[in-house]
Amino acid sequence: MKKSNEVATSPLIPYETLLSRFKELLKSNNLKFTKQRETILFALYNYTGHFTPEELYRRIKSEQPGLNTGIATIYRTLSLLENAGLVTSISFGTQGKKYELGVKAHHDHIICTNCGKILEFYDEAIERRQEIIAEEFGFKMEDHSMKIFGLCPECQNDRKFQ
Amino acid sequence: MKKSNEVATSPLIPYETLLSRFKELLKSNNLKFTKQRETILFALYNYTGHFTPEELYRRIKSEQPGLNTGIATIYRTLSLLENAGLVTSISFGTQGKKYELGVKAHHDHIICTNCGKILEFYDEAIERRQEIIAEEFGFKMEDHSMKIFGLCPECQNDRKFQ
DNA sequence: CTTATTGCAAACGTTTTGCACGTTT
DNA sequence: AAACGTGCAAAACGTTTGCAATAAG
Repeated sequence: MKKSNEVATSPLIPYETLLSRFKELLKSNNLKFTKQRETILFALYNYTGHFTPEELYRRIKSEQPGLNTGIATIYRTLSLLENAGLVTSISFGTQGKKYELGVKAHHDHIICTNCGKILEFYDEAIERRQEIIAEEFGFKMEDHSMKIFGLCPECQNDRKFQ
Repeated sequence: MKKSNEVATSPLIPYETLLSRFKELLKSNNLKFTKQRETILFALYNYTGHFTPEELYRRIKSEQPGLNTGIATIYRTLSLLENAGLVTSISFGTQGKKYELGVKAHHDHIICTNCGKILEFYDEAIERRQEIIAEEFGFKMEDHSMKIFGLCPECQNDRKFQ
């Protein structure tokens, strides 16, 4: 049974659609379609859940040992995709960012402080309140981030938390 | 006139109270009360608003040139105080953290993406929804962070945004 | 043939750490 | 005297950048 505020798990668009969207994006910005960019797009399409640039880098390195892809290219491509709205990121302070394919509906995150698990939720009431608050302060709202931290059900059973 | 969800500006506890709370904290953890820790506590008590460790470091350097306080000590003391709940921080990704004296009531932040201004708000509806969401997921909620990003009223008048 | 892209390594800004020395208890 | 705290410099961390070589259009 689906919780009322749960985000459906990745009803992924076909890879072909994502790919041609990417190609259009590149073309319209006079950017080039390279083997590395294609590989990154494909790898991140097949990533379930959230990943760090480092994790994506290692995965590509092991899946495509032939294509020597540098981590700088991973970062550059993720920025590119994030600016284009094809991926989104959550920030973890000094510990860096995690990315995910960003074609899902907007959502916030609930994060386990023990195992690092990230779940997603969407709450209409919270969304609405944010807009109202921004308005009260005279702000033109551009973005928001909301994270709930806690112990997930599994981790509550860990010896160390009992 | 005060907005309904605005946090009152630092109804500060007397410094003496903060100081003795700090001393108790140290004593109960077998930690020592040093000139540096005292100086840091005092400087951060007198800081209005949010500051980076670097900013606090420079301020202490200029106000107490005699006491040669290293930035490592600033970081160590801020961690100590944050763990004890005497200061809180907001994270800005790779750009580090900002701290503030944490004896105020809980609140969230609305941040101008142009000038960096940080305002505070508290919204009962949002707080309540967060608890409900954590509960629905079976999480034991420990903390949460909510940031609204946008252009503040002043910055909306900047030429570059018109 | 022009322009963008790459990998590499070096640089970056923030934060943490190892260590010998100094201070607090 | 024991234990903790300090400044310093070096290391660590995730990320960005300059550059000469390479690949795409």
